[in-house]
Amino acid sequence: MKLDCDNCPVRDSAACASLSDVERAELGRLGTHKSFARGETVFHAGDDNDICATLNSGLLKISSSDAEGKERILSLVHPAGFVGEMFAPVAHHDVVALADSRLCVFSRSEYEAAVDRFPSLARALLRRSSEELFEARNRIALDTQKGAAEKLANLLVGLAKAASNSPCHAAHEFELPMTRGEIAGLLGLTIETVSRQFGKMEKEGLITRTSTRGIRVTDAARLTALAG
Amino acid sequence: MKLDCDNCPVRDSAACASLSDVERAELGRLGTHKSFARGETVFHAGDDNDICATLNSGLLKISSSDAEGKERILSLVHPAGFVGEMFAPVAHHDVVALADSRLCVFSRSEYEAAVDRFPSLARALLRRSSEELFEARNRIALDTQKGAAEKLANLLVGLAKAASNSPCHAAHEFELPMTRGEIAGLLGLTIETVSRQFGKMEKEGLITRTSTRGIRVTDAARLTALAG
DNA sequence: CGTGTGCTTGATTACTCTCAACATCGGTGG
DNA sequence: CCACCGATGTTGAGAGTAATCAAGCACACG
Repeated sequence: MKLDCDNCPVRDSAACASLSDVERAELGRLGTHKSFARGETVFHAGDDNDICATLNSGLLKISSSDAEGKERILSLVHPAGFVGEMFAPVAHHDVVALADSRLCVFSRSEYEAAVDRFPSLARALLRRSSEELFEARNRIALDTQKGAAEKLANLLVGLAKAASNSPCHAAHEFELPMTRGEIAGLLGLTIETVSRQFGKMEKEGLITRTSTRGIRVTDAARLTALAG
Repeated sequence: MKLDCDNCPVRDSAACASLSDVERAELGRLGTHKSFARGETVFHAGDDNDICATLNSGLLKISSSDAEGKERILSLVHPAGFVGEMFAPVAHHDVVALADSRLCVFSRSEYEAAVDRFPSLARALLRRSSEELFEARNRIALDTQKGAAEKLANLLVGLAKAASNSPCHAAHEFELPMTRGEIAGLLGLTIETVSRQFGKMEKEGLITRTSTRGIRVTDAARLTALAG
């Protein structure tokens, strides 16, 4: 399906926001919209790495699986995020839709050519990449300096922020966009530990579970403090 | 001290290798060489983020410290590596020399201008950033899917590779460029656990300790297998 | 020498994983 | 409509790994 940049929900926040109208129109001619239902795979680790995409709406996960098949989620991709490895011949990780999602998809070679043609796009991608690197390193720091409770608190704070429309305010109440297993894979814990931590948080009055996936934050201050 | 790109040891592998001779000469005029002794800080988290640098020789660590002062090493920077955050007003992490090191240092604003002027430099940095991101994510995967022995084995294999001059062959014998405490901070373990894992590895015949810091790999195959 | 830093080793504790049983929800088909 | 089923989530008991606490060792340096 043809791109419609004028009505794009991430028009001002995605990498292509750095382009002029003329440039964006040219880039727009190279891409197509594509939808993925929750659970569908955008691409697999090991696939020929021939697409790049910007997330329009929805939520993606980037994950890897070890030999025993245990999954570790390396990153969540929110709208305006970019997926695809520009410099690798094959994809290193799996990319799967966590929620019904809509993407602008480009062939990697064409996108690469566009990066060379539009320096501001290269700059925007560099910025994005730096931020992702910062995120990844924060996660590393979190992984071992903190225990299960801190990790989960940190995730909830992040999801609460993502759930609200305004970037500065966190949502008071929201739905978890993933299963316990996915949360466990994201935090490097087991399903059971995640479940127990939810129980403990509720008992301690930090949150209320409005349903298995529904979270109401009842003590944002303490939750944030716990998250570090 | 004035740059001497012609005799630069990382002339062909650093980000500036993407530049033409003319361009490199122009960039070279903006930077200076600077040396740091082991333990010296290149910049601190929270500093005004006004320098960028390419590592010429030596070894750096990028680390963060949590509230209780425990350090986590987020990344090692080998020669040809780039340090400095182009898009953050203040530095997020500490950068410290692990070995006596020599850097090409640029003011951030001048380097940023150079990135805009030389598209191939932007591309090279984007590539570097993507690779660092990949490294960081690999570390995330390692962090929880594997135990202490696997993590240490993985580090040793990496250091053995870095210690040899040729990029494909690993050194048979080498010196650890860091203390047990730094290894612990890098792997997210404690000093004691690291020490015990060294002992176990030696007892099992994977390595021999030629000194407290000296490592001889006696069973590279099993060590690599353990590293995953 | 004595001191300090880095390293090792041992005993104990704490946290998370593993294994296992059970509960809940949604959908399907009799 | 209800019974069944699979997937998901909760809860409990026990095992295992690494952290913590606590000495002691080794080497370098004044």
